[in-house]
Amino acid sequence: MSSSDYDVLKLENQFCFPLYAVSRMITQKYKPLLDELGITYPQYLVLMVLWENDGVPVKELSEKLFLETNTLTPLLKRLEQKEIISRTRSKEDERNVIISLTSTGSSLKNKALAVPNQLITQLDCLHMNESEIRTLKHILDKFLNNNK
Amino acid sequence: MSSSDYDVLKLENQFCFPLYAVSRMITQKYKPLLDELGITYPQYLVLMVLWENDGVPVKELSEKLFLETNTLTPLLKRLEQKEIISRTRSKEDERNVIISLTSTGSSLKNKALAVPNQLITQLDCLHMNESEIRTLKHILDKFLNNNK
DNA sequence: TACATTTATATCGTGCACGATTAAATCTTT
DNA sequence: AAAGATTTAATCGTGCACGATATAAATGTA
Repeated sequence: MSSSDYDVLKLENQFCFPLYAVSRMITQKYKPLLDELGITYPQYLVLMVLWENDGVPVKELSEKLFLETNTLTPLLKRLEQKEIISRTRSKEDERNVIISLTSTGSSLKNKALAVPNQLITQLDCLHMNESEIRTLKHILDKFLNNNK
Repeated sequence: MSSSDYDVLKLENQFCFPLYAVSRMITQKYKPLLDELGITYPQYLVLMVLWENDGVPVKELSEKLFLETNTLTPLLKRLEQKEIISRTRSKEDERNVIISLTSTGSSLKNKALAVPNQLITQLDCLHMNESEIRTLKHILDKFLNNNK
């Protein structure tokens, strides 16, 4: 066994790399499921926020999803073009753009109900067991909460 | 406490979302450190492979980093423009493009030595403790190994 | 030797991500 | 109420990601 100062630069010793790789891998598993709904994964995240609480300003989406407005604005325009959401300036404070579900967007929620279980099946194929997933989620959630 | 079928669609019940959000958050922590080297995070990953084993075909980078050639080809061209790597067709099998470090690319390794510790400081600021990081890494690595 | 198949990259198009900057509305302070 | 600061989105430019397709070299096979 050999070791050197350079070992810290080995891919296998990186912590962020598996996080980055697994994140992309799972997003790919979502793809065929979300294709059925005609949306992408980041768009799905936006809709999950709206399905829970409709009519929120871009700012709130930004805070909840940890995405900047320069990412959200074009994404929201694409959702608007698909007539899944609408964007309107708030009357009270014209700086705010309020994002609301259209009837199409609302009814997508029922189609989306199948997605979480389908994804679990996908993860199962990837040999992720439920206890490991819970552990990961617990640590990552704690981390996110510490930094919002 | 209330609960419904729709709870599976709440952001807080998603497993992939924190993975996705934390991954981006850490990549952002790398940014100022890698700016010093004039490279991006995905470019840093490529260089880590090369620093360990110089002169590899694109295919090998693709397998190790779980990135497709349509992502790697333009990224490698940018590294080539910065004269950090060179791209040459293999004589034995002209299908292979061999990626090699230039002297600039090799010497970047010494500058990069400081990065891992600087990042740990950043993560510390984000209240990630070492034991949690080890646990995350262990589970994610196992997952990656199961799927290569 | 032809011809199909496989393998390794490259190209194209779309959609994120995000730093930096801009613009407009609102708030604060005087 | 005017001047300056803050807040909220949008715009711009660059660099990933990745599905689909194309191309060229190598290999397999009849």
